[in-house]
Amino acid sequence: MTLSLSRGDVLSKPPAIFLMGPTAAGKTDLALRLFDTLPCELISVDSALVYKGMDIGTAKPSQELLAHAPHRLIDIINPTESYSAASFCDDALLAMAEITAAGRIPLLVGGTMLYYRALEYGLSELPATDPVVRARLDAEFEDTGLSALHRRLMGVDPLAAARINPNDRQRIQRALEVYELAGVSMSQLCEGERRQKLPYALAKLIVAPTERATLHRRIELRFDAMLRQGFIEEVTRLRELEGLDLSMPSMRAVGYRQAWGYLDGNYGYDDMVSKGVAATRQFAKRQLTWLRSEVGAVWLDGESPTLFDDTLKYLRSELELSV
RNA sequence: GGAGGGGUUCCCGAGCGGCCAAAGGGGACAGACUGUAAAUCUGUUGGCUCUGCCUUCGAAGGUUCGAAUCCUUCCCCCUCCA
Repeated sequence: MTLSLSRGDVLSKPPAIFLMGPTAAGKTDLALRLFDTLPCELISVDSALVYKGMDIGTAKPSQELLAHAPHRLIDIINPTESYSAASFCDDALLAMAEITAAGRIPLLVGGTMLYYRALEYGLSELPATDPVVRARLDAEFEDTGLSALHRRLMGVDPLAAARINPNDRQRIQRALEVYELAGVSMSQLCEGERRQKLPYALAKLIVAPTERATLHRRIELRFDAMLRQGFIEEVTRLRELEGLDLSMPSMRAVGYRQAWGYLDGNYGYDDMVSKGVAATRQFAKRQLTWLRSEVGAVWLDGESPTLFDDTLKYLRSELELSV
């Protein structure tokens, strides 16, 4: 049995749909068709679609499509700003509550699996990131090196130090940051229950091609299409933004990073294309690693001609919709 | 036609008589993941009856106890001279 809901859940909690899948699998198309058929409203679950002005390289739905089928949590910040799983949880919960209050079903669609995970199971009460502390830790890294940072973490949070790989600078710095801001170790803060249990009856859908080769082909075709649509021009424009550089989360997005390196003259056009496509494939593979551990999700073949009908049939029975 | 340089495991590329199934990088595959997550990190990557055996370094011969490494011939590729 793969049913993700019991009758009791449906009766006691409002419904919500998660539409997950790796990049280029066809999530957006399916979401738009569901939007036209079911009484639902869309919420984007995507760490790159939040940025204004990053349209082509993120495969953001067009303005026309967004006008027809509005997505929440798209174009909400500038590429010079940053977002987080925690901000997403806050924003998504609020949006879901509004949608539910209006008598409609939240349909969450996107490929950022950490965001889904955080939303469904909650996050521990940890201090938010602090740019000042982060800058100081960066300086400390430049100064003393990574192994020194890891040794220091061993002193303040031995559990985290044992769990985090000594080469994983990002996580080592985050653990130190948490300790410095909270005065208590991250491991200690993570001990208890997580913050929330999502108060929704979930129907979880995963759209992915059965064959990996199919996904690879789609990724390549889509990257070429982005280039034809003016992706390089888009990145050229972004490079003119005051304060935007390669170290910001927005410019570490797949494709953007490679295009930036090309525009810097670090490698040629063909290299940029193959690097961009490879980075996208690797990203998709990491998404699939998350997806394989999803519990209670139904896998759908994105290439199947009956995808839409199958999905609708499943949702109707799961959510007991009469539409 | 002449003078050089080169063909190495999926790709690039090191090796230049034994310590070589062959460094390193890329790619691929698998995994981890608590406020950067389109991020960050880890492992595997010729085959098998797997503490060993078999096949692999352009091809075929040869030298040697032993060859990716030395010799001969042949086949391709590149640069320069003609």
